[in-house]
Amino acid sequence: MQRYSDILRSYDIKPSYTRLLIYQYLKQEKTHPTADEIYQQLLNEVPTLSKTTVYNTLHLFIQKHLATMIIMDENETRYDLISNPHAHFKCMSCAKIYDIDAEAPSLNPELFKGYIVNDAQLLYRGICPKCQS
Amino acid sequence: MQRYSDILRSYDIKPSYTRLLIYQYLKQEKTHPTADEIYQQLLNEVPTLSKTTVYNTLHLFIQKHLATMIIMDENETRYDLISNPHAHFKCMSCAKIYDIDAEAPSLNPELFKGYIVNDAQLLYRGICPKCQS
DNA sequence: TTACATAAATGTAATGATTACAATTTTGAT
DNA sequence: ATCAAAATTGTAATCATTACATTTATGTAA
Ligand SMILES: [Mn+2]
Ligand SMILES: [Mn+2]
Ligand SMILES: [Zn+2]
Ligand SMILES: [Zn+2]
Repeated sequence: MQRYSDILRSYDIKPSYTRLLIYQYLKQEKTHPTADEIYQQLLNEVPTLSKTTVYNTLHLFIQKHLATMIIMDENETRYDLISNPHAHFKCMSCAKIYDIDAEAPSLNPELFKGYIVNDAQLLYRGICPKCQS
Repeated sequence: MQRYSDILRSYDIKPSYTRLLIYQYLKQEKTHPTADEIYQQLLNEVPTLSKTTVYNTLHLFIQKHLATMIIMDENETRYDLISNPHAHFKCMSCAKIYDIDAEAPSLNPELFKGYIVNDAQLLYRGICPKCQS
């Protein structure tokens, strides 16, 4: 937990209790949760938690480049800590999102001539192994 | 227009007037419009048009694999006709979405062992050439 | 400790894109 | 002209997210 505080501080985020909990949740459960899933889970530990706080914290994490949004479906924004570049696979059957060890193709300077690229996302959809049988 | 009818029919879509208009709009303006943008534009030609019809039609196009959704931001679903695979670049300044002639990396059978992949999307964000000066 | 300014968290109401659904209109065959 | 099916429409509901005002916690100076 002390280590988590230091990580938050290194991103210029004051490590309040709620922020530590949300960071810890994203770090340990690698499930790309929605804001509501985070809220429902942490409600067990912090019964006074407000959903607005969850949103505020996630937006702060994003602004400080600690987290990122994964938007694969309407009205289902998911959140992921920023780490080494990886792709996402969403199973259309169980709705789970898997990490895939693939990277967006290195930017061909010809194609991106004149563009400034800040972010790249690589998304796949289909059926996961567990949902086949 | 006759040609457009035939295209719709080849996708098992009865070419009603509204459907032709929406198809034509997607085909000619290559702007990746939102449902509301389509609605507002076509309202000039069909004053009785209903937004529900726009949604119905877009969902039909998607179901028949004639169109696809591009979801790059919350509450801003955009639509694109399916054509040769290409990537999308969204300018964070002018919000325009550009087509980029890049393709999602061919699926490494090792990484996708056991997965069935139906769809791949490659998304970039940044600043477009016009918005730099 | 107390006072006070600032930051963090909360609760409630508003927003707005999308959907549900029932009603109406159009289409096309008989 | 009749009638069933398909297409379109209008309105209300849904629900994730945001706005905003209020309350609570934190930290520092007197
Ligand atoms: Mn991930
Ligand atoms: Mn496109
Ligand atoms: Zn699955
Ligand atoms: Zn631009």
